[in-house]
Amino acid sequence: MAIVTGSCRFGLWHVHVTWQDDLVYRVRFARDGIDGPVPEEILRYCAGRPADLASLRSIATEGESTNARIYRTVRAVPCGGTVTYGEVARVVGTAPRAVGAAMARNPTPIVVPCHRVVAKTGMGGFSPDVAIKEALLAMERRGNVCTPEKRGVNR
DNA sequence: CCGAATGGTACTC
DNA sequence: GAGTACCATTCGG
Repeated sequence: MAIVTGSCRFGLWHVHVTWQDDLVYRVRFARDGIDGPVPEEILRYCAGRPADLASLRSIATEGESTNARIYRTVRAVPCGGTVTYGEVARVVGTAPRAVGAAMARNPTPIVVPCHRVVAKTGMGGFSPDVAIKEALLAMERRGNVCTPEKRGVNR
């Protein structure tokens, strides 16, 4: 299986994904869509249906670089929850600003849920548009997309 | 509220 | 490779 690229819709945006099997190389938001396949879990997530993003791997979390540790820490944040840049920094042993910079250059948003990392004083940023971050968080707070396993107890 | 400290990365020579 | 300019922060004065 070769590396492929495709896109799916999320609200007003299109999510472009470059991937192979369960390994995601690149995710980016764009205004236009392209033809091609997208991992099943990302399709479900973008559609607001239950999705298990943890079953996907990201190249961003490979290796022992500081950034890889930052991305792994962010990936551990539960669906619907948030942490601050400073909290992530303290876990990894780096500076809050380094976390912000790592998020800004996150090669695989969604798979590495960088939208769950917020500033201590407010929302923080997101590229290309902070509205995407707000929409993702709002969607997760609704609870429909969050992985089923931990939700069974609640209802 | 303004300004400095802070760790890393991308980009230039 | 070294040097430098960014960066989606934070905390103190």
